Amino acid sequence: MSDKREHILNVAEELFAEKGFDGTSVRDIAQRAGVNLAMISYYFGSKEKLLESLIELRAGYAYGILEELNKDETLSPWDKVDRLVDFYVDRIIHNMKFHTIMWQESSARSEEIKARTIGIKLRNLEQITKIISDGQQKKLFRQVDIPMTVGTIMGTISYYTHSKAYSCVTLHLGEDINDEQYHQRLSTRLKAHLKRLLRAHLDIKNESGPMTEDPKGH
Amino acid sequence: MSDKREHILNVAEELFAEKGFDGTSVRDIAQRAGVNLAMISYYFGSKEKLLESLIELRAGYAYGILEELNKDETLSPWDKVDRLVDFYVDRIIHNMKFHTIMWQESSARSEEIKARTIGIKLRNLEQITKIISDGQQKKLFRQVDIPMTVGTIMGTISYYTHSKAYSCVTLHLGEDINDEQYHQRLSTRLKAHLKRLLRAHLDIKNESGPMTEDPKGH
DNA sequence: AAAAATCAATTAAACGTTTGTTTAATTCAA
DNA sequence: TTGAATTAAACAAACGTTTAATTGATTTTT
Repeated sequence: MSDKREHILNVAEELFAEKGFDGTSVRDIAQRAGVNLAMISYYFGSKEKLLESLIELRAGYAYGILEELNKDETLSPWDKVDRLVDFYVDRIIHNMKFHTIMWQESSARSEEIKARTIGIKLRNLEQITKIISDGQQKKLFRQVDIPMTVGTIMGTISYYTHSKAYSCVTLHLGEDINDEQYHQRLSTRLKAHLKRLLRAHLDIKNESGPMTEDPKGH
Repeated sequence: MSDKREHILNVAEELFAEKGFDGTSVRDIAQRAGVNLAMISYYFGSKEKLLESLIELRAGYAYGILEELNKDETLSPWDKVDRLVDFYVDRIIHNMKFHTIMWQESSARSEEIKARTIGIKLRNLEQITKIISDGQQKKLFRQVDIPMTVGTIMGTISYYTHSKAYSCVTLHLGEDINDEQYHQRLSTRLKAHLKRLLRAHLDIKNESGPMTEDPKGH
């Protein structure tokens, strides 16, 4: 792919994440990319196809890693869960802009793009399901609700990568912290929380609803 | 408030949730609401102020409930967590369209609206923090990361209320299930999962990272 | 009680911008 | 000399908003 084409895609990603797809004009993209307006139609055909090209570029790059992780027989299910958390937190934080776009657009855009984003989500679900159900078969994990657990992992990360302003206030970071530091701190905090959460949630030793006051539940 | 004004707000909420704020034109709203185009400027001043009116209408209706829950001395922290989950799941699912808008627009829109949505989130955080830290003081809950735990609750719900198509596939509901049944099933499943998750996550008896294979952690 | 005045509600039409896209001419390296 | 890359200009359509005229019920005046 030509340098210029890729540069346009990077700029578009930035703007879509900032202002949304509909909130970004083709002229915005052309101006920030420093190219002529007509070049965008020339390269991509249309604004919508530009977004599809961006999804194409970003989406299909990391599934090999998850599959490898799944096949690795030397790792225990607990190890795999920890690596899974590391993987998703790093992945989403590193591609925060793209992830913001996917999240924003999955509910609004064309059927073509909707189907793509759901497909991506389903592949994620599939891989994580394998890991958890493996741990269940080995009597290490409880019979938790797997799709909901996946929603918890992805939802927690998304909740905190969605709004830097909110994150900075609640995590007591300065509002004008630089992006690298912000990513680093958020990443550490998310990973620690999710690993601790999942250990408690999955561990078969915590079976039958441990209640300090009211052991039979409510 | 006049019937017509409220009707326009309902229609706008519907469209904003479907197509986003920027993806919805004032003419779209006027047409679906069956009113003249100029009435929207007449009632609200502008499209942006219409959104602010919508936030005004929907946002400030439920904080009394949370504060009451917090003050109730007869409930144990465990009871409060359960009620909290019921409350948020019901609230978000019942106002799914509005919540979708808040989520979409919090990262993109004007400073005015951004500040509003962050303010709402912070008030939520404040109330939940009280409940959890109360449980911690009473030695029932672990010293979990409270803001992250709040992110888990809200993020999990948001993840599943954001895309009906994805929810229907993963939860094995028919794609053309009616909205009421869809809400009911999703609600039940989310509540059960979150309560179970939080019991394991918060219970002080699960302290010190329970690991079946590797008790010292990784 | 009838007529006149008042004012909010409603309308069709038009406003000036901005939108995504296309055209037709030009540049520039192969 | 060929053909892709690049440009400025123009396109029609859609955008949010405003205008000026009209309706219709309520209030005031005669």
